[in-house]
Amino acid sequence: MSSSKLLKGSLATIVLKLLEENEKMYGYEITQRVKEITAGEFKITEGALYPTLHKLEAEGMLSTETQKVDNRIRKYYSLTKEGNAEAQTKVAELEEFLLNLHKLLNPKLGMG
Amino acid sequence: MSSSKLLKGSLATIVLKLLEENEKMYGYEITQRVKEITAGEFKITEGALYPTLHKLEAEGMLSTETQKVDNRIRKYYSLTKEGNAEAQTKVAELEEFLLNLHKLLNPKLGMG
DNA sequence: TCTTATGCATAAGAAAATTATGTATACTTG
DNA sequence: CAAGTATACATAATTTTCTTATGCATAAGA
Repeated sequence: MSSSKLLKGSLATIVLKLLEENEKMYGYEITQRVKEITAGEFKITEGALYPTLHKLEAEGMLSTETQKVDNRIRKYYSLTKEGNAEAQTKVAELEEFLLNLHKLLNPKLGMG
Repeated sequence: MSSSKLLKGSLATIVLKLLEENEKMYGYEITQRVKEITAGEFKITEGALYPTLHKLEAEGMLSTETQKVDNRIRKYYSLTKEGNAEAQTKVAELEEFLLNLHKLLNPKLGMG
């Protein structure tokens, strides 16, 4: 995420969520999808993404499958059963975190 | 922030925002206020907070003033003029970031 | 031919936490 | 009265997670 080196720690959750929605994506595709959804504001760097994917795979959250398309290799990632559960958990955690952050940024509401 | 080592990078913004609301706070007070607002879910550690406060002070965003209360020293921080502007900027950036994160986590809305 | 796009990967360094200490005073509880 | 908890600051070692810089390789466009 290069946009402004803002929040760290959300990349793995973002990846898991995208794979929950799409059941099969390759690295480059993930970077483009995120860029697209955020109107160019999040730019996931390869230096951040690939280590994250490898780590999730090593933890058993993702399985891989390579395909050769147009003479270029694509490494597709999908959620394992465990990865699916992890996605649920991580997304829920992140959403709760966002809620709390919101409370901190908007103290008027709820305080009076 | 120890709750679940979630998002990093938001602590400085949280501090700036609190000081925007309160015009004068000391470190321990900040940790308690955050715990209070988030119902105990964010626990700001001293190891994260004090270096952040020192850095913001070194950057000219905060000014300090020490008081001795009950024989214990309190170091009060307030926003400088520059810090006030920085608070505006940082909070706006964080809110935009949260909006984008929300888009990633809730793809149904806005897509169709 | 040179740049941009597609596609993977790793290494060096920086940033920002966590965890573990350390100092000191005050209050509570057994 | 000793021990633990709360208040209040601070720093050092370590870990996590990025950014930035490389490297390789193919394809498309200027």
